[in-house]
Amino acid sequence: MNIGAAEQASGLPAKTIRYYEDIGLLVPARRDNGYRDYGQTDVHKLTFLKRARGLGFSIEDCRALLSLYEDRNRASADVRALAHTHLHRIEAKIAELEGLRDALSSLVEACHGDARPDCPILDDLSGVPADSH
Amino acid sequence: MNIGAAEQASGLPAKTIRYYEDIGLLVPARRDNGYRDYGQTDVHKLTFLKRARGLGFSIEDCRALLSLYEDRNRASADVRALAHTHLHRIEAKIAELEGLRDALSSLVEACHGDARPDCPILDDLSGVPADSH
DNA sequence: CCTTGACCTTCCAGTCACCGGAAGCATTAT
DNA sequence: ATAATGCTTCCGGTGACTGGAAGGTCAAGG
Repeated sequence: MNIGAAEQASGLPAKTIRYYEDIGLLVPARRDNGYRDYGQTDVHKLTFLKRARGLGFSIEDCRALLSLYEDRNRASADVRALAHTHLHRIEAKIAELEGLRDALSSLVEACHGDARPDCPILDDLSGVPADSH
Repeated sequence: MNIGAAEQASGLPAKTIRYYEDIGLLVPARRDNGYRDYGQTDVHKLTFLKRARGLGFSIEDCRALLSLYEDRNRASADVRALAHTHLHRIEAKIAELEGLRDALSSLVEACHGDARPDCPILDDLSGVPADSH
């Protein structure tokens, strides 16, 4: 099938599919006219990639996952380790964002938000120590 | 003061400070020898930028915050609105990551993680419907 | 006075994971 | 025969920097 059909079948934009070929993630066959030719296995892999990317795995993670996917003899522990590492990254990111949210949220609450020029948000950003009452 | 001193004083790498000049965020004076010359106000603004970036504000947010910071007559409501929008973005990102975390976490838990080749993580990624027991 | 070394300058390229668009073939529909 | 898609490659841009090369400037030591 042509790249357009692969796009329909996998849900990945053609641009992205070509990009994945550029970086050697999924290199399809070519027809005589130079068109890319995707088979059923390729579409499966594209769908696989779409899901993995949707779960936030990096391209390099995906490369590893794909090769594990292709390896009929791999241990599930290998996959689990990768997913586990990624889970930790996600949790760390969540914790970081929650810290930001709390800091920002207390600033927003402290700011009366009217037409007066004094603003605790700018005060904090410019280094004025916060009122500790 | 030279850029090295500004780096010390603000905590921002010299590379970043030059970049901020490139994009017109903070353009310092120049000495006769071509060296950048940062004053006390510049250092304040650099510190301001470092804090705002640390809170996850984008460069364009920072540009707006800086101009509000410089405007003695601005209303605190303007700043609050910007911070509020950013707070919502952060909260949305947290919610998204929590969704990812939950999805990934249940996959990791479902995977026995031993030497056997069957693995629910890869099954899910490749589109095999999960067991619904 | 000369050299060494630290510090400064500009510019170019790379990061990550694509997206947009242009110029030019191939195929399909009318 | 022509027009409209669809495909190809290549170039450039995104955000927010970071690294490095090539070269100018400055302060200290011999």
